Amino acid sequence: MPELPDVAEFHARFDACALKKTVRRIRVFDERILPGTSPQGLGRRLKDQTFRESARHGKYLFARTEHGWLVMHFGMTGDLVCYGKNDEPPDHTVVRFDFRDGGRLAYVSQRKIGRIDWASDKNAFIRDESLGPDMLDDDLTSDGFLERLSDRRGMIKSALMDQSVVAGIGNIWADEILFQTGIHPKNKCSNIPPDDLREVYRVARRILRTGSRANIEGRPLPKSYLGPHRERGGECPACGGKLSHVSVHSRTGIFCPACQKE
DNA sequence: CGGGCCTCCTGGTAGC
DNA sequence: TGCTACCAGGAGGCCC
Repeated sequence: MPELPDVAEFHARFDACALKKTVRRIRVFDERILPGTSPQGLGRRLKDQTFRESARHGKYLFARTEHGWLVMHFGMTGDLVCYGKNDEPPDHTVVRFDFRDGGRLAYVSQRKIGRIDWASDKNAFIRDESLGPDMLDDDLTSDGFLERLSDRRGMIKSALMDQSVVAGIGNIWADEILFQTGIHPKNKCSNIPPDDLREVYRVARRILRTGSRANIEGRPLPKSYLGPHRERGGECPACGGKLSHVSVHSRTGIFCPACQKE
């Protein structure tokens, strides 16, 4: 599930139920989610610590205590769920954070592809992981976006999904961005006119904001979006034609062959 | 560098 | 009903 708009939703949920709260203890139900640390190590770092600040960068969520940063990545099936100490824990809870006030936060991952880690410095972590700027970063300008795509020789969809180019876009939202800009996913970056790439920048930022807001407020996406029409046999919300599949970056993409010419 | 494929996992579902 | 193959909103590693 988790691309930028989903992680933005988790971010809001984290703030509502974990920010400014003090950890009483954590429970880890599957260590494979902690490749860089251990349940004991993470527990020691978090016990009796208060989450002072949170941040999202691309598909990563960060939370700071006095000692450093908790790092969460959600893979394909991750989720963050708030609940109370008397509530049933959600299925597939991998890590549980218990707070002093009785509240609980569950990091949920059905397929356990995803990770929780620890970093002494958020920006160093972003640098070490070679993450590009967040697609919604205030400092990312249209010129900056063009600059990052300028030396790309491959397909536009691959570039958008490459977290070292810009962070936050995955398969679903790359399809959405290309649909709304009328660009075929297999088009080469180098064949797309700069003005069209500026349009990609504008559209991407607009729809990622819209998607984030819709998720946070629990509203569906606009019906004019490709997203709600992804299911098999779906029809293009713009022209009513049949949507097609295309494999790029080893992922199944959806596009409208009439609206997005190669 | 870029593309394609495999891998880590688990579970839902289409198809027989 | 039961079984299997395949797929899935991520991403690193490997080969060509």
